[in-house]
Amino acid sequence: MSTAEETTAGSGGERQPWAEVTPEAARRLLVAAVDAFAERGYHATTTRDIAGRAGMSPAALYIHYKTKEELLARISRIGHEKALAILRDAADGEGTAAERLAEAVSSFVRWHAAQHTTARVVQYELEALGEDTRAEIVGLRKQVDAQVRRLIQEGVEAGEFEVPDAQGATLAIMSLCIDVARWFRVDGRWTPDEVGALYADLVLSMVGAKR
Amino acid sequence: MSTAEETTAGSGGERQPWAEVTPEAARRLLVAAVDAFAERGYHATTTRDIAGRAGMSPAALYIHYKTKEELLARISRIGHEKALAILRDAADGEGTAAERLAEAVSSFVRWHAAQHTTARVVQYELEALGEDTRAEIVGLRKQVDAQVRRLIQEGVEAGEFEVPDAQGATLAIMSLCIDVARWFRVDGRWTPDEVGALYADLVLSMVGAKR
DNA sequence: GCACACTCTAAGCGCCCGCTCAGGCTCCGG
DNA sequence: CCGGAGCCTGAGCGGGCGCTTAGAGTGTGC
Repeated sequence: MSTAEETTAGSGGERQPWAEVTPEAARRLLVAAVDAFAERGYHATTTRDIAGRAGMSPAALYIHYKTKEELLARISRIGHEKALAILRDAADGEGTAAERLAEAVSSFVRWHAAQHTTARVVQYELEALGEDTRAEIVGLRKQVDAQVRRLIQEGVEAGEFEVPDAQGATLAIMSLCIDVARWFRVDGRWTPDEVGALYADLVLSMVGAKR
Repeated sequence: MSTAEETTAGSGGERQPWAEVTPEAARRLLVAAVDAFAERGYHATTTRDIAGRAGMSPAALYIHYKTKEELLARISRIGHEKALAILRDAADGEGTAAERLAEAVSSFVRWHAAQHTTARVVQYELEALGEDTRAEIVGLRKQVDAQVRRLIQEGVEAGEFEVPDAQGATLAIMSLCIDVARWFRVDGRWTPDEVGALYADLVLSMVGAKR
């Protein structure tokens, strides 16, 4: 796992966000769908709108995807895998638990801010997925949660953190990070880097890290 | 403002949630709409579904509401006013800034957990509102934010809190509380009271309150 | 006892949805 | 030069959508 494409790191942007989607027309449709779903929501988006944004006729969509829902499924799957890779890289890195937690939170938040259109679809359109896909995605989300959970437990065991309820802290931290996708605006007060740094700091306070 | 109905306090539940909506048939429709919007989202909910849940024919809806959107508007307005009242009561209460912030967060979170169906519609279906209503609701949200912002500033001025970025902290706290509506499940690990207490504690850590 | 307002239903209008299908390009191996 | 695969379009299907309309049942004031 853990794709080899994010070596540039730095600000959470990816060099080639949907490079794994081919052919090019299928990628164009998928990118159009991400924009439309993020703007209006899955149910309020029409297949005609998606095809239009990609510069194609409505029928072209069905050459590359069986249904509108399959588009959402592919977006959700790729997005969750990306989110998991980001957290795993940080959690498996070097340094104290506090350093790794700070890195995990700041890079996870940077991604949610910089790719907030994608993240909005990935995090808030789960309910629109079919049963099978949803079950699969829920599995991925549990793995995502487990990374943060593990980091907190390591910190507690090492005596770096002071947390009365590890599961509650995990939940709150994930919730805080994910919700960035809802409120982040590109023309707002903060850059993705700034939000990442701010949030890493707040999270260290939440787990009572010695400073 | 600040309705006189929540004197029972305790667990964040209201005795008569939609008492201000009359006649009774209009209230039944509104409650049905809240359930449906929360379950499936505004755009995926049909007027036939709402009417059916309320035990009426599809046409009955249009006797009490001009459009489907007006239903959402009334839900959103009443919900935001309730949220504002909860925060204002806590912020205007007695005690240190830390005590009032803890009370504000725990009661705000209790409401988001106990009334999570309502809160989900109120917090996550803003984009479906028409332009005029949305502008009005955005105004209410600014007032909600201002309550928390004020509490944090008071705590900083009194030397109770240590916050590098007051606006950032306000945003993060609001985000944390609001997102409860997304993940809270009645059959989950926590009761509304427990989440309220947990979150009040975490928020006090975030603002560096002396303990 | 009757006119009227209020509340509701059965039926259905016009529209746009997700999706299909027959056919036409273009490119490539032989 | 031909045949077939891959990609795309125009036209349109069945159906469900938000909402309207005509009219029936019920309660109230006078």
